[in-house]
Amino acid sequence: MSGTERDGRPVALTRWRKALLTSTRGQIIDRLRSADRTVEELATALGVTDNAIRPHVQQLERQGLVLRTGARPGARRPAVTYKLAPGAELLFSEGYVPFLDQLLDVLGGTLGRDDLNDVIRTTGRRLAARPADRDAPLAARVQATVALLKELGGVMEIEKRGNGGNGTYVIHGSSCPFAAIVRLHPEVCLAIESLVAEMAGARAHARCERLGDAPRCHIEVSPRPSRNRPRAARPW
DNA sequence: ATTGGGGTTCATGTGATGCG
DNA sequence: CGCATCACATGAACCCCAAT
Repeated sequence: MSGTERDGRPVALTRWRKALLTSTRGQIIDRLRSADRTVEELATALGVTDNAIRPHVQQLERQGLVLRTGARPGARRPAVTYKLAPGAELLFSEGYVPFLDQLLDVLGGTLGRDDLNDVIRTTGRRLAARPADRDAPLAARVQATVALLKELGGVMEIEKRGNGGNGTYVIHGSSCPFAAIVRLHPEVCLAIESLVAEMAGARAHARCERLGDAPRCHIEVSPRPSRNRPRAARPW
């Protein structure tokens, strides 16, 4: 392993997380992980005034990282309590990538490469939670697919090739939603490919560039000629 | 040296709540 | 109901630090 990454996770991301958590805002988030707290309690815990806490809590609330949970009875007016929003816990998770890395290793050793690839394809199809309307134009289905990929964290653009209704599309991903694990397990690209095929109701062929830190993918999407499920052979 | 941004404190005002 | 107290919001000013 190079000095630029650890467990498939770029060191820059770990540094970014460390910077976040050592800032006042990060410390507020950290305190809210263990229990609901009022502004006053947070101020005491961090050794600052309540007014220093409030702008941060408000910003975190606007960003959806923190939620109001209720009011704690005080001597007079009850104090609002805050808690960490459910999704915010993901900011602290260091475990998903190493876990998935080991899981794929174990599955590969147990099932063999072909069966593992089948599992990955099935997983990709299941991620296509709501397949596009098959009567809709391919362009609309590709748009819906890209919207889902963006929801998963990808940065995607669509390029149209060819003219008329039989044209093909290429989805260019400058940031893969599964980048951290793709660098360790290239076969995960099959999940993206299957997701796109299922979601768009079309034929999909993914080509992944794994040069440098950020994998880029190019997924060619073309009209499906028959009801046969696309299943391209892969060298891995 | 200057500049800009982030973070904090202080002062002040508003609204909610409990008590007499 | 009026007052006192407390939580909260807002704006101005200051400090620190990194970038230029």
